[in-house]
Amino acid sequence: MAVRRRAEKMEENRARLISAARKAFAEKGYAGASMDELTAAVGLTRGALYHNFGDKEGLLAAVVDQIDAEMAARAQRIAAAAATEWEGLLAEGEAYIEMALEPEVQRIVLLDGPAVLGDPSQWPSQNACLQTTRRTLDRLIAQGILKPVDPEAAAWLLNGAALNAALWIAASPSPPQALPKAIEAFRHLAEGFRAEAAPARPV
Amino acid sequence: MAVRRRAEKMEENRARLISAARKAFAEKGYAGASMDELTAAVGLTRGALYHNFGDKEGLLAAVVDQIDAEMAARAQRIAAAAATEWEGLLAEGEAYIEMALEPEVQRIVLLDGPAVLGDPSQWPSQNACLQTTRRTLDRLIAQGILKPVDPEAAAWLLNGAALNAALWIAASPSPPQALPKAIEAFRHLAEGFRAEAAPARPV
DNA sequence: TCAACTCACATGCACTGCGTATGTCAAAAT
DNA sequence: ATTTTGACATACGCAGTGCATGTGAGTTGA
Repeated sequence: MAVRRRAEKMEENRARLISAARKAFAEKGYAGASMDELTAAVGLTRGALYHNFGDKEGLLAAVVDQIDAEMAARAQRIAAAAATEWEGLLAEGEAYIEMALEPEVQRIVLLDGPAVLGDPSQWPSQNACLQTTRRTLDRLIAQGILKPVDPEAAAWLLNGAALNAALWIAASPSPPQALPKAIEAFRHLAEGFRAEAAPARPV
Repeated sequence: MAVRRRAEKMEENRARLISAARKAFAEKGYAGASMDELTAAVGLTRGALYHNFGDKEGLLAAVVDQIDAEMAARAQRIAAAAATEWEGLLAEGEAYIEMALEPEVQRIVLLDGPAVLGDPSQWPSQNACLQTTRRTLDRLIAQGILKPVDPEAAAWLLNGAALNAALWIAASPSPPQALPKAIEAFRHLAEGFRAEAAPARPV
């Protein structure tokens, strides 16, 4: 047990670098984060970084991948806990809005990620969040609960709306008051996807 | 007329720098654009740039401001030409989707802009696009055509959905096929904001 | 009309930061 | 035990930003 395999140590170093990067990128932004500082913070040098991730961009990709996976897992749990699949979709969207309020998510995944790595759908991670939403939509459309829209397009629109809602909330003078407004508006929007005879009683 | 005032020349140089920046930022991205190259392309040096715009970020802000104003003006014209205010709102959203397909808009306003300048609502320009959408929503809500949602939140959600739709289209394997799907999904979504007894006939 | 001044812009420099080429040393392989 | 591998450190080159300083055309006042 005192024996440390090379592979073990390397994996731990990767994890430490990613962890440090999450903090640095969140606090100073991608461009403002220095690789020297970042690596030194965990007792390494840039050598380790370029060996493990290729370049600065590769490190960001790994960080985004990790956060994205965490978000998708959380959203999926929340959606699964809902009473109906339809409520699950709404809950999922609300969960994204709330998660996107965390500075780490907002700065890294919403702002710097797309700017540096380009379009999320082409990220190596394939964007777990979008996949999750898409599968939910697939099921709801198959059951006739939603109108037969293109599920991929719908997933993008919904996620885009949710994430932009978070940006609006974060920038608003009073986020705690803005959050419920955004969620209410989101529920109305989503209602637009529902198949014809939805009960029109207020949300 | 052959007399060139200093102020005239300076304004022209500002315009030339902004124009060159639009091209450079669109082609190479904000980070990849060199201020030396950019200024040399219009026969100036970095001195002119820092004198006029303060820093690289200031130049980007000026560029974003200009493009944003152009987009808002165009969207407003399109919305005004629609038969009804409701159709105007839809046309406005579709116009944003189409405009966001242009590389210049996508790269500069949607990707680099938010990442570098931070949240759009705090840009000096105050984001003319959002203001335009917001005013349209204000009118529609006042007329009872839309549900009484928070107009600011709704504007953000709609614009966010439209702009993300554009990112999806641009990344899709066949943009010409994706565009109508995105527009159809957008119309359905917007329907969710409509006051209760909307005619449920297909869009 | 001419001198003094202003200011838009150019020039040179200092600093920071990325990426790469090369070195090193412990762990695995034979 | 020797060789080899590979994870990481070190040193360097290069590019880019921003500032401090220079300069000359255009403007102003007498």
